[in-house]
Amino acid sequence: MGRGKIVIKRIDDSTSRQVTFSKRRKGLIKKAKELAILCDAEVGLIIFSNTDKLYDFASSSMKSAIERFNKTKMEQQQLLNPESEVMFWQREAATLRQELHSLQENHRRQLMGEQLNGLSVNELHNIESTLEMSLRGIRMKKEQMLTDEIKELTKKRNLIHHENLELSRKVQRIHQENVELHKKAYATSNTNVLGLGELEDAADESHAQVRLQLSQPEQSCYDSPSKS
Amino acid sequence: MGRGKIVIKRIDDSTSRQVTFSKRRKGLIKKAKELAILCDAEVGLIIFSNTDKLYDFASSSMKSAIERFNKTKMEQQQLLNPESEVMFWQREAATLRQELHSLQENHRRQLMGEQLNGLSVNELHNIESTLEMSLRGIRMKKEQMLTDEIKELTKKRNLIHHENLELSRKVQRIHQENVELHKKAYATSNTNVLGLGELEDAADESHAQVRLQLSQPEQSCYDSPSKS
DNA sequence: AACTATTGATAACA
DNA sequence: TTGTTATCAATAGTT
Repeated sequence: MGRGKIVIKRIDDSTSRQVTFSKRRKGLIKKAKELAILCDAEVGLIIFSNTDKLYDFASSSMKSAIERFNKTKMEQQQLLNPESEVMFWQREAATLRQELHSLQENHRRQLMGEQLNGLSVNELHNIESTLEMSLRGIRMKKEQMLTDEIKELTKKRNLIHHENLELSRKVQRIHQENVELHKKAYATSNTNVLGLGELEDAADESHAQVRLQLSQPEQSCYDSPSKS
Repeated sequence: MGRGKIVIKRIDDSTSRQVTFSKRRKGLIKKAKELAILCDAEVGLIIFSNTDKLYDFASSSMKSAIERFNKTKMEQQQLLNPESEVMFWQREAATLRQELHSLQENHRRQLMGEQLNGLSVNELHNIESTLEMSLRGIRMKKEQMLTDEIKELTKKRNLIHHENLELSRKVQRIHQENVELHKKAYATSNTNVLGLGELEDAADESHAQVRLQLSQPEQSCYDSPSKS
């Protein structure tokens, strides 16, 4: 369709080739468009010039055309060779697994850099253990202090109790002595009327002592009782 | 280029459309081939008929054409809008992250079904919290008991101390009285030298009484002391 | 780029 | 579908 016939072969002259490329490319795209419109077809056309320039046409979108192409080609392959399907999916799975692995690794590193949340469970566990240990140490110290205090108090209590007993004994002795002396005193001279009052006082004292006995200190739960 | 001119518009007659599709498709592919050969171009042509039948041509291979197309298009986008590159990668990252998340979720669930190790960090945390809470409860109870005991001991100690003071005062008074009586007694008759021995006997008696006091029933550790 | 002689493509028909 | 052919569109070579 020109002044003369041509053989379909690479045009050697660069200029001619460029011109022909322009003209035929335009025509090709025009015809592609026409086909798409006239025949309600989906058409995708990709053209790279020998100077790497891209020209393309797509009736809907190239993405759609390419995806539809891939899908159709895959189905064709499956129909043609059913057992290659397994191998295909095996390859696909391997690829995805590897991809996933690198993504996980990447993600983990990102989080590590970004925040504490990114620490692995193991790392968190280690931190937790450390904290737990120091906490345990503090609690032990605290409890030790409490039991020490109790021991100390118990010791003091026993000491005071002992002192108390000694005092009681003394009171008894002195009281006894007192009674003896009373006897002696009244055996010789019976003019003392105040003795009654003093005896009542003594009764009061013993009463007070009984009260004291009731309020005798108890032994600590953690102390062994002192044997007398 | 036919017996008559036509307008470029979808052909309504199905048969005509099919015929036209066949002829024009053949022509388009022929011209695509010619362009590729004549002009040393890489051409990829994808055609889907309205009956979903695929016809394609590629001067080298469709894979190559598509990859080259994608690469070129991406580079063009980057050159046209450098900041869209960021957005592109942001979108890519978001997509991958979501994908990763769902994969991790899946993995987690798998492990859940398999073993205890598979419990999520959250679930482990919940269990841990529960255990921690009961442990804390126990520890609080224990500490409360210890501090209560200390309080009780302190109170009793103070009480005993107070009683001790009272006893000391009484001892003083009785002793004083004793001295007075002594004076009185020796003022009338001065023959009693055995006073000392009697006093020792009295001490023995008081000792017996002390034993009794020691065997007084004790109060429970957690009972409040009887107030006098 | 524009022109145009010529070839190639194809619409209508068989 | 395929083939024929009259006609139109594309384009090679020229300017």
